[in-house]
Amino acid sequence: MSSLEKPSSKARPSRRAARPRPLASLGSLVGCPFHDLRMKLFDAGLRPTRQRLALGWLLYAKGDRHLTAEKLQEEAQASRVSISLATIYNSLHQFTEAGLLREIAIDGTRTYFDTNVSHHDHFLVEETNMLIDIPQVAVDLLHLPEPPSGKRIAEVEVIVRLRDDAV
Amino acid sequence: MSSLEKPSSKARPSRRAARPRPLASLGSLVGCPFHDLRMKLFDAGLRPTRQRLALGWLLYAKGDRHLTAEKLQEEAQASRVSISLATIYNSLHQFTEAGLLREIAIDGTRTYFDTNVSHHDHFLVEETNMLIDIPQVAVDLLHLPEPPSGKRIAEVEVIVRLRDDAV
DNA sequence: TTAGATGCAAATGGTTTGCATGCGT
DNA sequence: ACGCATGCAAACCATTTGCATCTAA
Repeated sequence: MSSLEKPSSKARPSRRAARPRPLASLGSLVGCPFHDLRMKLFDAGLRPTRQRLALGWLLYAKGDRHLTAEKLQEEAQASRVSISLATIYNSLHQFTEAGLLREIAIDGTRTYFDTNVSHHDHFLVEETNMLIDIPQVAVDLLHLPEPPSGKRIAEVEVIVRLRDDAV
Repeated sequence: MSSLEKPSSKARPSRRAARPRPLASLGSLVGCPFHDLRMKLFDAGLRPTRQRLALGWLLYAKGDRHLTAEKLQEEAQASRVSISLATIYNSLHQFTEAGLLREIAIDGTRTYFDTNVSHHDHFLVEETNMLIDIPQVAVDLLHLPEPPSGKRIAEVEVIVRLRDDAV
């Protein structure tokens, strides 16, 4: 019975994203990480600017990660690269649109960006707000009811909240 | 590998909640809705103020609902009861602490409060941000991996995102 | 050269808080 | 009366945006 008018906050006009060309060769090629990164950006139609390269480097050089914009900025600063928060957000969203990142909204306030874009779910450690990938949940086993007519299931999100074991 | 320092925003000090007495007779008694509501509040250790009664009435008189604080305020105004947003939030959180509501964080910005506190999951209609209860998902069928040692699973959240069927 | 990218500061929008006043017991 | 409740306005905080300034191509 409840409803929300606003198509609202989800329709991000993606600010100044270049015509995101229909990403081509995002596949196999695993060679020089520098080259890979430039390639990713190129495929996404994003210019390889200093900032984007730095961010990409921070994001992908350390395996799968879950980062907030703020954390990313801290890391950038630690690497002696100063990037404005606005640009961080821009890049993060552009990367997301290009399929290089996955956005995860967890507890209402923070937005995480996951470098692992394959389908997987998460443990959320409530005490620390840390996210942990759940490798192969059998979400497929979920027997979901039919969606309302006219709608199709776009995605199934599973978040398993963890708390300290009351030993 | 990622981590977040802040124990952060989740530890709400519940502002001015009265000693939430360990709710007693929240059970069976289904009689006069007015009486029930006062009872709920009493069991929660909350004084039956005009505002809380009005909110409770709006919340529980129409079956299961998913509301945002803002929506609730609109409804209150439509019912000629003016309640400040601050009080709405206070009450919503107090109700939640008392187990009368369930808080649902969906897309990063909005917080919904669900009057159905039994375990169930949701469809989220992306176009309208409307939430729909999923009656009996067999979440139990999920074969989840062991949580990291020292942690226990506190809750499993399943949100099924729906999009317009591309007919 | 020029479309796109960046940075800063200001604006947003949901939510929370300080504090003086109101009200249920 | 006493102490929790309430309302208002200001504070917060993550995120977004306007605009002038750069920069990759």
